[in-house]
Amino acid sequence: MNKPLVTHLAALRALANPHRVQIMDWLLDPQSHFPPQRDGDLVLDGVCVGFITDKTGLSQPTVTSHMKSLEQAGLVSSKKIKNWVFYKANQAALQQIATSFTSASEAL
Amino acid sequence: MNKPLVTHLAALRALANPHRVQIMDWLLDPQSHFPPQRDGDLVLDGVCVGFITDKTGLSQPTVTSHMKSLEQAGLVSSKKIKNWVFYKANQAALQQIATSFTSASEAL
DNA sequence: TATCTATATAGAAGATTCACTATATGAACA
DNA sequence: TGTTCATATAGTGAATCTTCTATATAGATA
Repeated sequence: MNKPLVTHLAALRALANPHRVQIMDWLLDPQSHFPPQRDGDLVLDGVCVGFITDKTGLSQPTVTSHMKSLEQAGLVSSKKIKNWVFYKANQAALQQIATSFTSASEAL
Repeated sequence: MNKPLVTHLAALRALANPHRVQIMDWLLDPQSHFPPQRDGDLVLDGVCVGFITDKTGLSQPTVTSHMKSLEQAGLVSSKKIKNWVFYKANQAALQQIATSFTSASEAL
């Protein structure tokens, strides 16, 4: 149904920040970017806030805030296990964005 | 090659604004959104700043500023004819973004 | 030449974003 | 029960963004 780019404004805004878009890239291939986790699988469950905090060098509250932005935009989902919150990329959302950019690039 | 999303940060930032992303959608199908032009073809040359200004309801300097953002991000190109500046969507740039989102959506 | 037209530039006010520190919450465990 | 660990919330200051008005520039035209 060829959705216009403006449909994805919330996601575009979430990705318009160097830390957040970098985090998305990391979450898309977590095994290459994070150490193994004990209480949750990197791929199946996602990556915990602490690991992302370490890798960005930002403070923990700042990372929590960025992750909420990404989640509200539908780009990631979260799962709470014990004390941890694991974040995982939402590939369906990325696919919808991809579709819109593809049809945009094919416009006559 | 499979470029990460962070590669497109400049474009994502340019599109992270409701007016700019709306303008992009309009420029992708100019004939559906703008009246015919006398001194430049809507499709071949692009759309002049004045038409975009009218359609957004923003002031002319604000639109000029938005168009410069889009151009610096590589999302549009401009052509000056007489007194007008015509802006046209850069579909090659959109295609590269589409490719990155597609491979992101296919990450394992 | 003088004027008109389309766009660009300058400058400033208000809103939003981004990051921090300090602190709270809530679950697990000694 | 009390402590520890991981994350959330509150609050704040600095930077950036968005928009405006006023004005400048440059090309076309009378």
